[in-house]
Amino acid sequence: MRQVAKLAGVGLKTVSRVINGEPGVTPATARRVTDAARALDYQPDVHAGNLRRSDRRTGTLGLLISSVDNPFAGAVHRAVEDAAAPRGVAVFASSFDDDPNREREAVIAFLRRRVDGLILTTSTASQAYLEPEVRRGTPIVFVDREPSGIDLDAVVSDNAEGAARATAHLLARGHRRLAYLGDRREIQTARERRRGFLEALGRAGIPTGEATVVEELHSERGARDALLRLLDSPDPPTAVFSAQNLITVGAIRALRERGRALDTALVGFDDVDLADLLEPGITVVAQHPEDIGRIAAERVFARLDGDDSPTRRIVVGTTLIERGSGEIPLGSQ
Amino acid sequence: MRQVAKLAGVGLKTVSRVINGEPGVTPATARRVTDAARALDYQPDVHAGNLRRSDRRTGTLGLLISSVDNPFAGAVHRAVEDAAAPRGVAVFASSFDDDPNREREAVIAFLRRRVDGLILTTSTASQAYLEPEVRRGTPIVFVDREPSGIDLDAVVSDNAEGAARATAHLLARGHRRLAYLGDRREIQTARERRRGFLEALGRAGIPTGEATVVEELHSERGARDALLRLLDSPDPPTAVFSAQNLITVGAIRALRERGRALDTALVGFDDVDLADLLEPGITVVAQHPEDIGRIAAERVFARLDGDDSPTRRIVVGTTLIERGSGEIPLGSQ
DNA sequence: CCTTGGCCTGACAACGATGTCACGATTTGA
DNA sequence: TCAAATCGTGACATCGTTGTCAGGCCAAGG
Repeated sequence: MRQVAKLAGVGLKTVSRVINGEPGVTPATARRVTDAARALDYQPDVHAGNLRRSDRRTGTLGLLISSVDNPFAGAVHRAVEDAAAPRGVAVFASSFDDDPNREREAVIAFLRRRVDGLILTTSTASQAYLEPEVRRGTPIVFVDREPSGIDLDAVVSDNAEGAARATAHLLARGHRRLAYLGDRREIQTARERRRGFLEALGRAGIPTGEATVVEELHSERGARDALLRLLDSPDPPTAVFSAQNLITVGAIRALRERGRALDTALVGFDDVDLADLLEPGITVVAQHPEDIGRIAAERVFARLDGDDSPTRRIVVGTTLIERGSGEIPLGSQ
Repeated sequence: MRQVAKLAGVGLKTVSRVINGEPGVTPATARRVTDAARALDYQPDVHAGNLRRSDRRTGTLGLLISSVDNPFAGAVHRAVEDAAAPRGVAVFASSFDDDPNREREAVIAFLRRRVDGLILTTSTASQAYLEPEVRRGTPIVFVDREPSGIDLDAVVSDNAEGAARATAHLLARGHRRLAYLGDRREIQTARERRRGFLEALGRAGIPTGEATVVEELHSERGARDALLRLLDSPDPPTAVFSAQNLITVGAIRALRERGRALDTALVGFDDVDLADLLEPGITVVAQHPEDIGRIAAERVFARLDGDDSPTRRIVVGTTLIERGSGEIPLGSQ
């Protein structure tokens, strides 16, 4: 900037004025400055500016998701980016693989970089550690999973309701021996989906004992192995509810391996790519990650713009997509 | 920081020393400082530090990919992140949907934030606009597509070779009437894949006229429509090479719709999720985005560490995965 | 012709940190 | 016991930018 000022033969402040489009500069002077800036390929340093500027905004957002390499998280990320880009806000995305320690490290890294706001998927038991940052005024919005130990905005899918709908869908086809394949219990959404499953059973008057609940699954492989064991048991399930993406894929593999894909009903939570091209098509409870990401970002920006209304828990509905696998009736075996 | 210094009853510099673990501070003093820092929930401002520090590193990387919501790009992103995280480097990812204007805007935004290095997928005709930044010493590595108009490091798949292999694979099953479904010609990889396809035909002594080349496809829908038209023509292809992810999926849909999935051979470029669970399984030339991302990030860090060897074009091989669709022989129709 | 009031412009301090250097206290060695 | 060396510490300038403010210039008005 000093070089630009010297080349244009003006003071530093005038360069600053021209760069930022502030009024009160003669067109001729402005012209000299822009020419000099172009000649030197000058790019202003936003960090130095932010340091001095009064609003102390860095124009960055921290986004914590399970992994950037994951369709659900990718869709959330894209939606956040699309909401942020028009405001000139850049997004730091961090994958933390649902590891509570990496969550805390990532959040600290975000804070040291003075992000203007945080959009977090959490896997810690309590997020009370964010308290000081909240007091400092940083907007924080949770996505996918609700916070605990602290009162903050959240944008989540209706997990229990979606799971209940999926379960009722299977029960309506006459199934009674259901299997629930779920993720690690420390994950809040996994607990919610399990609750929805059990409540649906309860409403149908089916004793919980008739259902098999397998939890702590977190890989395609693990899910496949778990379902293989169930299928090989003396009293295999006639319908399966797989409560997560990877688990659904693992379940499909297990059913295929035992040749049971056409006679065992399956509904998955969260949509899966190409699910409609499989035979049978996979019926799923689809979430709407684009909506979740967009709403979360809007919430952060609203808070930054001064919205200090009470924290809200925004629930995004799910959509049951019938593709065949979920409509297989009891008695096809 | 001033508050911490005051609370601990020490000078600013001593706080700085303790925070950065510099030697020469009495344990007792250090203790007072850390206590004060904890009591005030002090987090140092990395930007202010970087401003003064001699190496001028911000600990950030700019990553430009077609979209964060895209499996190939997501895998690259994850690999870059995994290479960057251990060094305390955070990644800005930008989606630009292959739009040259958004590419330039995103790069400028990265530069204003003083990223330490850039990893770019490009869709501009020439990247000469990066010249000034290169002179300034910022390491830039291209991924997926090679640069033109400027000499810089690049990490790419062996597009022509992979495409040729896929084509030869189809020819070996007796097919002669092949269709090539490709992306927009302004994309370098699309041109390379087309070249590989045509060269394989040439080597087999097949007149180019026998093949149908459809380009400028960039959506699943467009690919499907294009293949539907070919299938409905008087002389439909007996084998299809789809040169990109979405195009492959569109092609599968078209084949299904005309009931030709089991008698028309198909090989896709770039792997597709669940491809092995379809009937038939989809044979693909798989790329290795994790390797591409990792190598690109390592290259950037090597440059930052002072490696000034000549620029290199690193080619990551592809893998032909046979799953059924590509092994359908001529005469199944 | 001299004020007065706008309009441009630049000097200067400040943002939050770190590199440099000098100072006083302590330890070491003669 | 005293000089020299060592050690811990803080004052100060500085990084690149912007907010504040004062000053110079010119046109309008008395």
